[in-house]
Amino acid sequence: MDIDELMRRLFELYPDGCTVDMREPFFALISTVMSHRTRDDVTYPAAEKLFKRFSTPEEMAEAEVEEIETLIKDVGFYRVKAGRIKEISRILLEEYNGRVPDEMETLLKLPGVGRKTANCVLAHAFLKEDALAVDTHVHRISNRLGLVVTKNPEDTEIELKNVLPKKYWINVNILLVKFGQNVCRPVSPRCGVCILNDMCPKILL
DNA sequence: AAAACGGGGGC
DNA sequence: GCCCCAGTTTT
Repeated sequence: MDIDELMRRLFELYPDGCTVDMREPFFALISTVMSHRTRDDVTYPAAEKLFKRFSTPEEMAEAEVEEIETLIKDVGFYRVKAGRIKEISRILLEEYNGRVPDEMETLLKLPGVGRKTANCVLAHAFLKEDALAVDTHVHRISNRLGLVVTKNPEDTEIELKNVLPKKYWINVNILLVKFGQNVCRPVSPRCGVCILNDMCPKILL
């Protein structure tokens, strides 16, 4: 498997990154919490609308939770997420001087933040080179391509780090989310329009 | 280990 | 109208 060629094709297919500014830690954290079990084309507009109204932990912590709910009502689990967003903002203010922590162990203490979300923040906002965010898309596609043979995203994170050059870790998540949504879908993958057929051991056509 | 959270979008 | 979705928490 030529990993460099694989990634080159994905970069060529999806040259644009995320419309939310993931280099801003607070935006990266909140938008990633919003993205749980929700498509990115639904998540991004809602996140942009939310950040236009409340753009800092201070503003978000003082906001009425009902207004946060209204702003993000298009995403799934929006009531739970609105509560988490407000609580996360309060904790950032009270515990971390209004800053987003840049350590896995600390991020995991925040409500609604698991390993995948923490890795997204570490990779995209803090440019941590040892962070690789593995969601269901990365897990599924890495297995279909034969890059790894794993049962769960946790094992995929470990195994994929042994196979994928470090320089790709920061981007592979966003690329495979788009690819997984448009082509290598969970059910009925569109192998007929896939540009990776010659590399894939699981062509369904 | 499995259920629960949930509105939007594709078909 | 039915099925699935950038996970995490709770049972």
